[in-house]
Amino acid sequence: MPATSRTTTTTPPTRRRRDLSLDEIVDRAIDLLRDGGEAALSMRRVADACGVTPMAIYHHVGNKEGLLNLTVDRVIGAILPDAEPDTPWRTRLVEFGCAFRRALLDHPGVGAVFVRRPIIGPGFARTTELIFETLARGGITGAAAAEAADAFVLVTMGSVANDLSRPPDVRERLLGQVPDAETPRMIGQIDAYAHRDGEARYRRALEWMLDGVERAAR
Amino acid sequence: MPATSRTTTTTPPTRRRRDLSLDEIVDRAIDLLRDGGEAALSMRRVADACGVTPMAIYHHVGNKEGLLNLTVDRVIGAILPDAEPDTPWRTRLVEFGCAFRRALLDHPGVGAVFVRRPIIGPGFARTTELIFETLARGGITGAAAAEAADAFVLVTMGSVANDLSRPPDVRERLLGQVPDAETPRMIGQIDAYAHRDGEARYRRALEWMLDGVERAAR
DNA sequence: CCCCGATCTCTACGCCGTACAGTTATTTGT
DNA sequence: ACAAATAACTGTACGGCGTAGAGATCGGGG
Repeated sequence: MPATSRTTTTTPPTRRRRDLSLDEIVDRAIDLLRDGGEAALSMRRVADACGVTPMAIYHHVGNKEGLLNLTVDRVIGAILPDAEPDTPWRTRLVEFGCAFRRALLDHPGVGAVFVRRPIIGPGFARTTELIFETLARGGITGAAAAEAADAFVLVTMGSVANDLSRPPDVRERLLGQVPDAETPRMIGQIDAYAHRDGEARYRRALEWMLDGVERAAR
Repeated sequence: MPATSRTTTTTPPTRRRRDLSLDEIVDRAIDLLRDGGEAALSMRRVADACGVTPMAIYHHVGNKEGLLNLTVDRVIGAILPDAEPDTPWRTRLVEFGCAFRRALLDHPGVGAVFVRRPIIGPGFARTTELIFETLARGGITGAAAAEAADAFVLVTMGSVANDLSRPPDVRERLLGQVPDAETPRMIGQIDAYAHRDGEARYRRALEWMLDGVERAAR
């Protein structure tokens, strides 16, 4: 059929869309990461979710690693601190840390990516600023602040990693790896150790750490 | 050539070997992980390194996840504590933690796998026992010991995750993500923050944490 | 009106994990 | 001693992956 009306805007066999945006791509990537974990995120699936060909994504992100960075950084940047200006600095830090922890753990895959490799974008930069600002409210500045920020990030990442590594059946899996006689103390502690309230563990560890921060800052 | 000497042990066109062992497979996997990071570990490459067909591996490990678990657990299990019986418990814990940290960070990929998902094998079980045993030397037992072990693991995993996320160029990458005016405090701290001695950071954080452990245990 | 650059599609390549079906070497039962 | 069972391995194939490269199609500026 070569000679019929060519002027009508009949949609050609493959539709074309001009409005695919980076934001939409990242949104769909977050969906996939939340619903199916890290393994569910593939360029082809993101493209499908956007109603687009896989290669279309590459006009907006470079490669998969770039998309992963954007995705995780956006989740991080979306975590908002308590806005009350007179919340004590320790409370503010602890609550922000808990929110951070929860945001990462609520998106299976996001946390896994975060603890594994450098995610440095605007979200992370702003988060770092927020930590220093909160420490400054407590009078912690200079070298002490860098040490405190280090410790805070370390404990928070550790908690995320720890919870990612602690499956519901830790107890059963820990027992039986080795003859019971070789791990008597572990067996005695197994119930306390397998306890699954990760946030309580995080709060306790963070409070201890902040005690150290305060003592070091005099 | 059907009628010639069949009794001689001439190797048939495709060699068959009866000596492929799980240990060899795991050894080769560790090599790949150390030399090329997590991305370098594929079933096909492990098979190549063993001089064997990819599918041969599956007679020993089930699937790739199983192989990864075995591999990481072996690295963990190979970390040996100070054998001196009269080393103070805190020193012993700190030194063991440093060895643990180093072992994971010296094998790019092993650490990345460890902080991301459950690795529970004999190596991990024995490590857990070792921690409880060392704490007991310091008189920390019962519920306090479970809390202390939690905190120790948390800080240690956090340090590994932290170092994996801190590329050589953190400084440059952190700056420029956001207008400088939005992150004045971060900019003031950037040199201290980008400092790269991960072990020093780990030791400081761990000491603070152990202070908390001791105070909590009275 | 035409051309240009941005945006998107199509096709293809090489790698991946692994299912399934042989093939052979060793062990076991008699 | 020999057949049958089993364990250890090979070969082939499938579907999915990231992405390179070469068009196609379109809005907008000369």
